[in-house]
Amino acid sequence: MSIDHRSGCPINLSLEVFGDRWSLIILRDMIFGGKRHFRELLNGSLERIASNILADRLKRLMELGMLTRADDPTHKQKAIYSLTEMAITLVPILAHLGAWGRVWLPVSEELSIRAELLEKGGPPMWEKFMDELRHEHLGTPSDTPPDATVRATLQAGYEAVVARKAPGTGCDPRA
Amino acid sequence: MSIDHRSGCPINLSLEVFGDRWSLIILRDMIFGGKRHFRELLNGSLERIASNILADRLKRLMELGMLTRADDPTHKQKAIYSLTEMAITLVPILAHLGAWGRVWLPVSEELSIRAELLEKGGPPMWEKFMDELRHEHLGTPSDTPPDATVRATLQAGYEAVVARKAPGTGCDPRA
DNA sequence: CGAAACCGATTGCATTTTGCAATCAGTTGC
DNA sequence: GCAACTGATTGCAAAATGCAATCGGTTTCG
Repeated sequence: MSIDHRSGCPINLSLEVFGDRWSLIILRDMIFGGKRHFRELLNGSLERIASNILADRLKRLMELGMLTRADDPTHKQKAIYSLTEMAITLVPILAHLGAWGRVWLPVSEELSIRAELLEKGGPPMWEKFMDELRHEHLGTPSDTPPDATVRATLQAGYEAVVARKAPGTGCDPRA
Repeated sequence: MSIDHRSGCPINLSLEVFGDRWSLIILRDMIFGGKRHFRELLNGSLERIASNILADRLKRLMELGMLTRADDPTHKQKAIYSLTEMAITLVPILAHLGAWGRVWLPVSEELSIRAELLEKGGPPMWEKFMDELRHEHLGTPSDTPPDATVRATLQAGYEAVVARKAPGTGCDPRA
């Protein structure tokens, strides 16, 4: 990478990294959905990414330093993708993006509850979430119990909305 | 517009709006560069957008409700593009995007000074800047003197860096 | 052992988007 | 009257995207 940039403007360079329709979707699913494997990303997202595009973007994001890839010890063919610090620090941007979209675009209620909680939590919650991601993806120590994580909080909020909208079904349509 | 969205996720919908290589560049030039006319946007940006792409994006951003177009009373052919509130509230996202790019990407010093100042100013500065944009583009009242605007502050910072890097030339290469 | 499911991709191909240069018709300033 | 400028438009090649089928290998389960 790092060839022929259009300009040295920070906003332009950021767009050159994830100014397309899929890169941030993949990172969103890894950050908020906890997805780590190719198949999880392929089948898990609502937007139905094609497998060749997913492969291309994973490769590209690795070249850009946003992801790393490691072998899964439990399965000789499985690969585990991890976020780098570079990708983890996108959390505030994703939080703002979600907050903006929630105001101006036709979001669905159950999918925007996470954005709402993350917006209300503000920078302290984002910091806590980034620490959790560092623990998950970079192996840094953490003292947060697994049931008090930000991701669990967001997930609980999501399930509460789903339960309220379709009471009694008890189903959990997360991917 | 507002047809066949990939999903109701706020982040996905935001990407459907400006998840391409040019839309945010145009908005950046309008917000930070004060560009209002087609030719200013065409010739002013460092990234050299093509005229057909610019025309397409302006049309698209109008359809999405991010821009409005008005006739310029001083020139029968001239059009003035204005930001809507929807676009003005992108300021925090652009600030974060600039801050992130400044940390992780090979930005040039003179082009990143604005991002640095905007980051250091924090949300209060962003609010002030959005108020100035509302005054400029929406005609709302404002009590900020023209020489104390956020844009003037950012521009002064930029010129200070340029002057320091090429002392004595006195040139002003802004577009 | 053997079939089925699953693993991360890859291939081929049609469609869409982009990038680039040339050009348009009308307006303005000199 | 003429050159410069206005917001675009057109034609065309190249690249990106979307989609379905498929690949060689691994694991699971009966």
